[in-house]
Amino acid sequence: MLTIGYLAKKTGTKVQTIRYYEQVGLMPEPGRTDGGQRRYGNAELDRLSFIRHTRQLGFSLDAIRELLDLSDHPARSCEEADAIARRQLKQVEQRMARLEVLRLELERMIEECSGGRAADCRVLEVLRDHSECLTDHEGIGT
Amino acid sequence: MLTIGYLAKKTGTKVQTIRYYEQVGLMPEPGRTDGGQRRYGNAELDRLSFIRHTRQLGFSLDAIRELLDLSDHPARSCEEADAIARRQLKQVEQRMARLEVLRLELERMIEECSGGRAADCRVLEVLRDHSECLTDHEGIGT
DNA sequence: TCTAAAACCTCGAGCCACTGGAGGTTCAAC
DNA sequence: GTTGAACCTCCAGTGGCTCGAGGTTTTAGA
Repeated sequence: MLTIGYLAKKTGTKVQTIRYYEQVGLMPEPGRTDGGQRRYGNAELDRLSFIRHTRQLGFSLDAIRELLDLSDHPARSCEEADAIARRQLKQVEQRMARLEVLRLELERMIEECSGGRAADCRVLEVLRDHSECLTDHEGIGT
Repeated sequence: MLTIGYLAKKTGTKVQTIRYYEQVGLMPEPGRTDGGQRRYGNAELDRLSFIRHTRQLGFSLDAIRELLDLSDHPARSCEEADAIARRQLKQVEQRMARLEVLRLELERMIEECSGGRAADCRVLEVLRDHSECLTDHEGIGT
């Protein structure tokens, strides 16, 4: 019988977050002691591990709910889970691409700023000027 | 004299978001028409561009406030802005590293899932099992 | 000059995924 | 029996928007 604090430490989750997951239906309502404290089994530890991993992978709680449903009802097709993973992979790749652009811009900013006054520093200009912007966002003509 | 809608389109921001920025003090209170509608100049367009770029770089609104302060008071040292940029670069690099781990895990998941039933699909197991986890989070022993 | 529709206004609530705190109870070790 | 850590509920707050209701202003065209 595992306490909520044990689950929290084991999975790197805050206690409040576990209760929050219970509240939004990601974690089941566990058994309680006579005094009313939650007690978990290994199945719940696994489930929480799964949720944390999946969160770390950048899945939304809704996506996780989908995956847990698949897991809870294994008769259904795996293709659905696969599709979710593919959707997420695409998003991860997009995020990485954007971050790479930003990383380059930050590096350039730091390089160009040699530590004078802000007035002479291009850090601010780089971010203000459209002409020097690496990302494109045209909008209205001109 | 630019309308809020023009600024929004030009910078890829929602109109409400611009008003929100005004509310939290990132954008100045602009002039108004007799009818009460906001009218901006090019300085405000630049400022909003700056905010949007900086947000895209992953800066928090608080960090942006710091940078705008530096920009508004150019007598102060650029080193502060440089320090902020360096802090952010570190964060961007950390985020990229984490995403890379996740990307690999997602790719492995998809590869290993050949489209059977969820019961046979390792997508869920990969995320549930600690033993197969690429990221480490030990916590309590055993 | 009138009208229609697009764009604007304020105010307030809602979103996600937690996080923190107040104020009180239970548990485990000594 | 007593301490102190861990637990409980409930509620409010976070960041950064986003949406909607219900109304007003602006602008283009007939």
